[in-house]
Amino acid sequence: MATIGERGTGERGTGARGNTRELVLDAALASFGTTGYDGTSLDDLAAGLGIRKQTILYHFVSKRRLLDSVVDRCAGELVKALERVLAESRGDGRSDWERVEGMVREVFRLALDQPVLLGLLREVSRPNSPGADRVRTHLEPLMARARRWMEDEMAAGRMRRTDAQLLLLSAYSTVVGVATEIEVLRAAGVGPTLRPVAQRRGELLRFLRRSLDPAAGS
Amino acid sequence: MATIGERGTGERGTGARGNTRELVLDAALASFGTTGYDGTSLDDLAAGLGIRKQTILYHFVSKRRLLDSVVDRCAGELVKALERVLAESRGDGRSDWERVEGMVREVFRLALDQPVLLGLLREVSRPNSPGADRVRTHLEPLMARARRWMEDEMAAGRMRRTDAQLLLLSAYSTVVGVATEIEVLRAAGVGPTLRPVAQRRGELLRFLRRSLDPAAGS
DNA sequence: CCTGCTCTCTACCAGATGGTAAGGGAAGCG
DNA sequence: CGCTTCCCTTACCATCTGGTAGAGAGCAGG
Repeated sequence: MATIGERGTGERGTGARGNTRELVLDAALASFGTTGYDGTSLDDLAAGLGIRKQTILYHFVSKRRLLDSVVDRCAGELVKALERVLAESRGDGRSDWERVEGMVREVFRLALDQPVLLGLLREVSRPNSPGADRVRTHLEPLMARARRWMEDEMAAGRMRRTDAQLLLLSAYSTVVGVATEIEVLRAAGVGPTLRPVAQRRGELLRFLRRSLDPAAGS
Repeated sequence: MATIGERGTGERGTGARGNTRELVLDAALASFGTTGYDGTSLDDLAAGLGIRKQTILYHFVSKRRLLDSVVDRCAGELVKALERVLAESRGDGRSDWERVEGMVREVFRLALDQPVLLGLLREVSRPNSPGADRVRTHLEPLMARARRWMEDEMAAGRMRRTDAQLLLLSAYSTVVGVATEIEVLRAAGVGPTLRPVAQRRGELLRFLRRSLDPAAGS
């Protein structure tokens, strides 16, 4: 457990000046993702970091805003990663389908790198969850953009016709579903979970290909 | 909102003698499934039913045991439903595969009939969730039985060889995944969700068939 | 009538929770 | 040096939490 400064040495004030915020965000992400929002207490969170709850509140004002900040940071990372993949494959001679595949692979790579992200996503996509709105405002522009792009490609005949909205949501919930799958497997004592996750990825890619790639059979 | 007895009429004591327990279980199932265990307060739960928290505690002793009771009832229903399907198809000239398909369909039917069940399942299959143990003790015999049966059938050559444990867990997490999918779709304002759920069912059945049915191609 | 059982209530509590108020040490700056 | 700003602290609080204690209403049986 990473702590800030050294407790009990009489040292005070400046601990690890400047990165307390980030450390709190890390710990909060982990706690929200595993114990849930309601199950996370600011006191425990602070204790785990060797600081006081009021320090957290100093940086984030309220528990609710802390959750928002965590969501913001994660969404930011996601968007940045996707932008990167998109930029790398742009202009390149790749087909639409190959670019879609690249994005899917990137998302799965991110999820496997940082399983806590999936935990948060799962927690936050619960009905009535605080932060659900926040996630939506982050994801909506992404979704809208993808939908517009797909619809353009369909109109141009480079992509098979289908319901873009439903397809995107289906892909999204597949990813969220991976979160539960990992937890189920770990609960059953099976792990590491690379193979089943790769299988889900394969299913999703096949499904997308069937729906989108005009060169794919049926 | 169903209330017990009539509040404020001076009436007291016997309200709807005998079924308070069941009403509390219903409300608790809904609340645990949507708001989560930590997010559910006994006071709110009681208020929603027009009774006092102490009445709930009289019947269930503690919040924790209330959750256990909810889980017990749901698991009981599930087991009963599966037993029924199994009994109906026994002796009948059905192949193994057809019986498996019947069970899958029954589970999906149950889940669509009572979406709250999925909510609970989702809540309770979270790591560190109280009640996770309870679910496991209910599901483990079912799983073990299915695994033994599958292994017998495989040995007899009536079923394609595969990892029974992993296959069962995969099927299980697909069902849990449906819970998240429904929530995601509702959050996005899409609904009713019959079509995507049916699609997941189709995917699961295809996957199972590919893995199990010796008469299926590849 | 009395007794005992079942069920629900009022009254109360200790502990945890998120949040407010205010102070103090360190560093930058004039 | 004094002043301000940043960061983190101690002290405190109102509220909500799950849970305990005990009383009272209704009913059944002797």
